[in-house]
Amino acid sequence: MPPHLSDPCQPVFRALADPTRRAIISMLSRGPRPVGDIAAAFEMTRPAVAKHLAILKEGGLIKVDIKGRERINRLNPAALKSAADWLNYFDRFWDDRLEQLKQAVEGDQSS
Amino acid sequence: MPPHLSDPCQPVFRALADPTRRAIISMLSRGPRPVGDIAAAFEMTRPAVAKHLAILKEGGLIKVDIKGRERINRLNPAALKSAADWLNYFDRFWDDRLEQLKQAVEGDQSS
DNA sequence: TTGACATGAAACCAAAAGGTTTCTTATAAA
DNA sequence: TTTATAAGAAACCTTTTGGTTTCATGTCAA
Repeated sequence: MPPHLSDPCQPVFRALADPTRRAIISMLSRGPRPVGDIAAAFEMTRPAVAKHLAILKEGGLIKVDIKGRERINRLNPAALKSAADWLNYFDRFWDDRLEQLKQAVEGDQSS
Repeated sequence: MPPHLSDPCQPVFRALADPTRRAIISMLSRGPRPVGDIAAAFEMTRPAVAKHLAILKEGGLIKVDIKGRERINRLNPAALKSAADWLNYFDRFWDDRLEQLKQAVEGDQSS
């Protein structure tokens, strides 16, 4: 793959690609939780969930507070912004197209 | 909790996960192009690009206009909306948290 | 019709992804 | 101190992903 594409939001989009990870994001948006609690809510083992959490950490999407023997995983929603910005650029583009279409339909355009 | 089923934006997030596919989206936002033209802009073979286009089609992100022996790939930015909506929900959540923090810092509430 | 061109399709491959089990370590609690 | 609990880490397995090469098909142009 082209290595010249060093893309800052790549780790974020990568993290978002898996439905389990998006579900974890949803869950953590309702409050921080240790790994064991998260794993209990999914039909997979704790190490599997821990791997998903590691990928989410790589994207900066979660932060960890060590509290005794527990690792409390806390959502960092700000990290979603790079991906949201990327997408919203195209939403604006889409809106522009819509605006052009509207103007065309309303008639009297020059081209 | 774990029903990964009925996740309408999964094909979209899947398509967005690859940097080449995001670059293709960017390119097509500047105008529709046949597969060969797109492949010429990347350091990979045409069949590889065709596979990426297939995944983008699965997410509804591009549409194809058949024109003689050419397949003109056209961006459908509206399909990005489901992913953008998902992300923007958390941006709002992030804003809410920020608002709470601001209010807390400004002081004088009792809890 | 013949040939060139744009593309689809299939077979194949290496690496990454997503999962498991097993083992170790650190802390809490008895 | 002993035992139970929470989690990290390593080894391993299977499927998916991202790429290739090769070949077949349909269409434009001489």
